[in-house]
Amino acid sequence: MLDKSHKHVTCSTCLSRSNSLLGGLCTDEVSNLENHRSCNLFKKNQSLFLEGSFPRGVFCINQGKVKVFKRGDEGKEQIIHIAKEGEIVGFRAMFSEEVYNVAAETLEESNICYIAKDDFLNMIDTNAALRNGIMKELSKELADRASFITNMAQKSVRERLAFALILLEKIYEPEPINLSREDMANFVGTATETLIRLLKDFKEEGLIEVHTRKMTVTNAKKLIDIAGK
Amino acid sequence: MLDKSHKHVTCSTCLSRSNSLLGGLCTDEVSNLENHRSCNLFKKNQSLFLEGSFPRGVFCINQGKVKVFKRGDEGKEQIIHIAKEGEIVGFRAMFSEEVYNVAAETLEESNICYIAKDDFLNMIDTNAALRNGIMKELSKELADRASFITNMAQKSVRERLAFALILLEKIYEPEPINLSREDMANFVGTATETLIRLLKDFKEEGLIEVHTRKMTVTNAKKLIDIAGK
DNA sequence: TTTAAAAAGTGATTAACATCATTTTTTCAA
DNA sequence: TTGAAAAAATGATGTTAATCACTTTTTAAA
Repeated sequence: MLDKSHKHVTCSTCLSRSNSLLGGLCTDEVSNLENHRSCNLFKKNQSLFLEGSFPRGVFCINQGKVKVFKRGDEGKEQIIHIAKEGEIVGFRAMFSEEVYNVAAETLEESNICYIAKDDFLNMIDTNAALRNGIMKELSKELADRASFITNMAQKSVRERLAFALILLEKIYEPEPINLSREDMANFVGTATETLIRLLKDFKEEGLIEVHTRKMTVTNAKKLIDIAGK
Repeated sequence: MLDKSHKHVTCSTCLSRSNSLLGGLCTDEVSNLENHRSCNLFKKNQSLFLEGSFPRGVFCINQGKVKVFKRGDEGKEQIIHIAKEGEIVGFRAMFSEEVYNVAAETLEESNICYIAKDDFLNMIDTNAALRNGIMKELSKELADRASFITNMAQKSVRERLAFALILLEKIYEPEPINLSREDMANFVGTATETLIRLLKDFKEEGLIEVHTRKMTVTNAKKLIDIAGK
C-alpha cells in the first residue's frame, strides 16, 4: 500500500531521478511547474487515457508503474512500454495533434501528477534544453521500437521472454518483477499459456525465481545469452 | 533509368511535395538550403548509412525509394520503413546523439540530396514551425511503430502481407510495387518462401496482379478486409 | 546472344506455438 | 474465514509458418 503522504510530493522528487525528462529545469521553472500540476493517487488498473481520445495533458509518474498498450483486432493488448517512476507518459500524441493510438493504465497503485497540455507546451517553447531532451527521447524510443519490431519478427518466444525479463528487471529493481502472466504475455507478444510454460522452463533451468506473481532474475548472464543481441 | 538532369534539381521540387517536412520554409531559408545541400545520384542497392555509424547529416530523397532496416541476430534484415520522394531519412539518430540503430539503402536508382548535420540543426533551431513539424513527425512514427509491433505480435503472415501490400501501393503509386520477394518478406517479417506462397494465393484470389517483380493491387477492398483494422 | 549467377518458385518435413478444455491455486470481498 | 471469482497451470491437439533441398526462371554481365 502506498503511503498517502505521496499525494503531496514536491516536483523535485521526480525531477531528481536519472530518467527524468524534466531534469534540467531551473528553480523558477520548477516552482512554476509545482503550481500547474495536480497530483493524484491512482488505484491499480486505473486508466490514464484511452486509445482514440484526445490528449489534454501529460502524466508524470511520481510513484508506481504504468503500462502503455495497444489493442489488436480481437481486443488483445500488446504492451508497448512499461513506464516507471520519473517518466512522463502521454506527450507523444500531443505533438502529433492526433488522438492517442495507445492507451495507458496503472499496473499498481501509483502516484501520478498531471500537467495540462498548454502548460506543458509552454514549458517546451520557452526551454530549448527541454525541447532537445524531448526530441532526444522521441528518437531513442523510435530506435527502441525498431528493435522491438525486429525482435518480434525474428526471435522465438523463448528468446523474447529472456529479453523481456532482462528489461523488466531493470524497470522493477530493486523490487521483484510484479506482473500478471497475462500482462507479461502481452508484453512478450505470445499466448498466456505459452508464457506460463516458458516461465516454468526458466525456473527449472535456474534462471529465475518465482513466488506467485513476483519473480526475480537469478542468472541474468544466461538470460542475456538466450535473448541474443 | 533515371534522367541525369535530376542531379541538379531545385529544392522546391522536393519541398512542394505533400509529405515534405520542410514544406514550410520561407524563400530565404530555401535558398540557404540550396547552398548547403549536395545532390547525388545513387545506384540501386547503394548504402546511405550503416547501423552503428555516427550521423553526419540527413538525406532528402528527390527521386527514388529507400529502405530503412535493422539486422537481427542472424543478419536477416527487418525493414522498418520504406521512404519515398520528399521524405528525409536519417535525422532521428542525430537528435538522440547516438549511432544509427538502423541502416538505409536505396531500392532503386535514386536522386538524393545531403544536408550536413550542423546546417540541418541550425535550420531547426531558428525555425519553430519546422521544429514542430519534426516533433509531429517523430510522434507519428512512434504511433506507426506501436501499430507495427502489435501487428507483428497478433496478426498472421497472411494478414500482415495484405496490410503491407496496401501500404506499399500507397508508397509506389502511380507505379506498380517493385520490390524483390526477399525485401517484401523482410518487410512483412516472414520467410521468403512463405511470402512467395502467399503472393500466389493472393494472385489466385484475384487480389493482385504480378508481372515478375512488379505487382499491382487489383482488389484493395478485399485486401483491407483481410488485413483487419 | 550466351551463360553464370541471382532470384523466384515448389515440395516435403518439422518445429514452434496457438488454441481449447480442464484443473488447481490464489485472491479478495462478504 | 469462507466461498466465489480470477488467475495460473496443465494436457491434448491442430495449425501456421519455418526450414531444407531442390528446380525453374529471370537478370545482367561477358
